[in-house]
Amino acid sequence: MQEKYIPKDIEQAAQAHWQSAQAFRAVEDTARPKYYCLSMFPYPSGKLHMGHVRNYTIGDVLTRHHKMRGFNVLQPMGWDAFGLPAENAAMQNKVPPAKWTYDNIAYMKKQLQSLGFAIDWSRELATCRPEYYRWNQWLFLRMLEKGIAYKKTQVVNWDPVDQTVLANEQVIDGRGWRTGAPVEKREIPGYYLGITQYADELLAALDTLPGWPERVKTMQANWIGKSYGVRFAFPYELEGRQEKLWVYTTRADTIMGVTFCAVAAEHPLATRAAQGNAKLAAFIEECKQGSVMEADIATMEKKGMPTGIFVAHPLTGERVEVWVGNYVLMGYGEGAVMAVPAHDERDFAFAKKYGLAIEQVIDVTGKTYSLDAWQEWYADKQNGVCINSGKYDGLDYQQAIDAIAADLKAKDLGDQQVQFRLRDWGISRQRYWGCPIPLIHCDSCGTVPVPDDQLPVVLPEDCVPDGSGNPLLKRPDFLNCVCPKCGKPARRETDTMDTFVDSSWYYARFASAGAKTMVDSRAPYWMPVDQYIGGIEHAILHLLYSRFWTKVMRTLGLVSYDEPFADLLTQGMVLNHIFSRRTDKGAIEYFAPDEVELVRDEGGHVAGATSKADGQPVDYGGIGTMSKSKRNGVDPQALIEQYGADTARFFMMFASPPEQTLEWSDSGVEGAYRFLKRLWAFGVALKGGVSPTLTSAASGLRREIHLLLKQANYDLGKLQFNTVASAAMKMLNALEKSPADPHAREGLSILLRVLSPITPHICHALWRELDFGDDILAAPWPEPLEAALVQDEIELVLQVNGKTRGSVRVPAGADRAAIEAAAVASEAAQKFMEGKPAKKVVVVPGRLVNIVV
RNA sequence: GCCGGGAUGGCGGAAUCGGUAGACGCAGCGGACUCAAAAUCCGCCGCCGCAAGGUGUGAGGGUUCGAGUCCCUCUCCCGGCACCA
Repeated sequence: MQEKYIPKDIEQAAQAHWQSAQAFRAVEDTARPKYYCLSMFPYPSGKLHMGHVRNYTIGDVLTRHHKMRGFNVLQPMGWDAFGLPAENAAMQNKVPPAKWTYDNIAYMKKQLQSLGFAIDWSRELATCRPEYYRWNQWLFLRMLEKGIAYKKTQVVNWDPVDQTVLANEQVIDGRGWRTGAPVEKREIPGYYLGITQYADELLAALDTLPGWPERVKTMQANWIGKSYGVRFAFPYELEGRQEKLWVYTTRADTIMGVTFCAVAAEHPLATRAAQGNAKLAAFIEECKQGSVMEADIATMEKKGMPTGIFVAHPLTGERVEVWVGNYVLMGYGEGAVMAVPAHDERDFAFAKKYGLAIEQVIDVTGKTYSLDAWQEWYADKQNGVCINSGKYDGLDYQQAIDAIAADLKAKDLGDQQVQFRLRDWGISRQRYWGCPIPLIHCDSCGTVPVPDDQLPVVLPEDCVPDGSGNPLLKRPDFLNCVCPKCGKPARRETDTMDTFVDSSWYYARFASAGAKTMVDSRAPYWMPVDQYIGGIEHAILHLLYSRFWTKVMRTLGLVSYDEPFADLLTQGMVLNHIFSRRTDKGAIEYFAPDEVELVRDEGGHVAGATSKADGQPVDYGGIGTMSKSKRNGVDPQALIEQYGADTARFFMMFASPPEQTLEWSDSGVEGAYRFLKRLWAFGVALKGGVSPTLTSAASGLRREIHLLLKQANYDLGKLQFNTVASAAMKMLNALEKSPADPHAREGLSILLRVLSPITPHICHALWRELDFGDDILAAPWPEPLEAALVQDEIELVLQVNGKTRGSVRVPAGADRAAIEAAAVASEAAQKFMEGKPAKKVVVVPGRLVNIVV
């Protein structure tokens, strides 16, 4: 046995063992309970970052723990391989995106393997491979047949110089990122998926996911944004035509208080009114300019201008003026609102500013209005009844809405309607490196779907985009084809699919890897994913799209489950310290944490930092996410080379609970390494034989180890891995104190098994070196023995008037009276009772006794 | 503004059902080994106090024999959504 802990040797040997034993290959076996553990697959950007290491270590701990518990475990890995970064890299390096992507995959796969993850590599997939994306295309065609996929025009960012469509992140300050040319808005046709058809189910089914974090569920619920209201119209006559101004409201009970209407600047009525009204046209332009993205939009002043157009109140027929308001959004509802200043805060502010009428129509406990300032109760719908509302007087919120909606319906001017914030999902991208949309354009037949037997439509992998337009347009071999309907020459669709499509069903493909259909009979065995792990940044889009995709597959009869992910863990980000300095020219210069020296005061508190290069002070910028620009990233590869994978894994698990952010600490990594060195040294010592004279046999070691084991098992159930790591450290501390205890070997065997999911390599090596067995993965997970936990005498905390004053030892079987007597008689109790009699004695069995005087 | 989550030593973080607050680790201090350094090992380590003791989990109040944990009010921080009609 090697005297010194040499991680590199140990880790290579362990990994070779797992490889030759095919230890992580998952085979369907209905006789055993299954556990499908999945971490979000990475985008192959070049190399792993710390966020990946954390994500996959969490998944691996769960995987190995369940394996040792006897579950049939699947932990696969793949690559989210289509996307824009590959095209950017291609332009820079003049290399096809495919080559860049495949090279990155090869390198990152090696990195993952060097971390010793228990991955079934036989199920590896990359979304850019035709055998994967053909099923994107196949399912898209099924959606087209079902009316779930459809075509409509969409507005895109157009770079007039490069003649190309830009993604939102490629537009910087309204200009193309490459050309600097002002970006134009263009309307082009695109394909949409009808996620709104599933809006109700996507919302309701959130309640069937108890294993999801509350905040993810609220984020999705907000995103779906269901509201109940009434859609109705104000009729009007313009240029001799009868027309209707449609609005949506959740407060139809206040309809009798309408004093004006407001429309968005982009509303057709606003556009029409602006013709021949230069002032209004200028105002509309100003509204469109407004910084729609900024957060200060909330404090933006309410502004408006009358259009001069009047509409009729649908119930009273009164004339109501239409205004253009900068607080009305074209993208929500009808782009127009009824305004009830008395019962809506924004309408109130607007009406006050422009001197418009305010009419109270809801009464709350007889309060009366003042126009001085907005009061909360003006908008109270729970406790109000209608007043000044004619036949609706006295009705409460729901009664009024029902009555008013019925009257509107009778006049054919509206009805109750449920409204969602959620929009259909536009999936067309005018990009090269993505899954081709399987359609053919024929001059005589129009748009024709590619027949199933001609799938997949294969994307050529040798294109090098140059930034000017879609390179597929310059590829006659891709572009030219034959119309499947009439056989005449036709042209292939060059748009590709949003990459969120690729990641919406990969988990199901892992469960039927290599199948000749989209999914096969193995999928029902593994699905749904038991534990999904990934970053909170995917809380809405990826997770919502995956849930939608699952429901579509179920509608098509491909799967029978409703939800793809039973439990979800969102791991926290990895943070590090930021150091910077302002240069003479005023620019900010960042320093990597290993380039600065911390300056401490006498108490050890960090007082500042200096540059190692020039000794001059640098500014401490707090902690933030690891990023290239701030130079505070830590390269996992360097860490593995210096300390080994086990140290990296241990530190990641120990430093913080999985859901919380993790602060990087070089000395914390050192501490993890120190622990593993001590563990190895203890293994060496125990193997060499320990002199029994060192310590007495009755050290209490066994009880201590089993207590810690109980704790560790409890924490594993809570996914609180930091305290599992801590329990392992405590076990080693105890073992080191009593190496000659007759139960030291048993203790070490427990420690190794508890620790092995976190640091599998060193535990694998020690397990074999100390002849516990051939493979620790095959060892049963340890359970605490009740027999090891019992004790003859127990120590109870002694309190007097609720304050801790010491402790009393009593026999384990002592009854209440005996405990009370022992407690009152104790020296500490007598001292603090000051001769007064005990008024009451509280005994908490096994824990404490409290004497009240 | 609304929704969700937080606030515990110099730092990361423990504390399962309301029962010894600060486990474990980092940093720091003292010591051993060494010519010396690194590594390693031993001890100390919330705050005030020589000590006895007091005090202490964002602030204030409450329930309780007993509150970091439960209830009420407030402050601040993080995340999400947001002129959503």
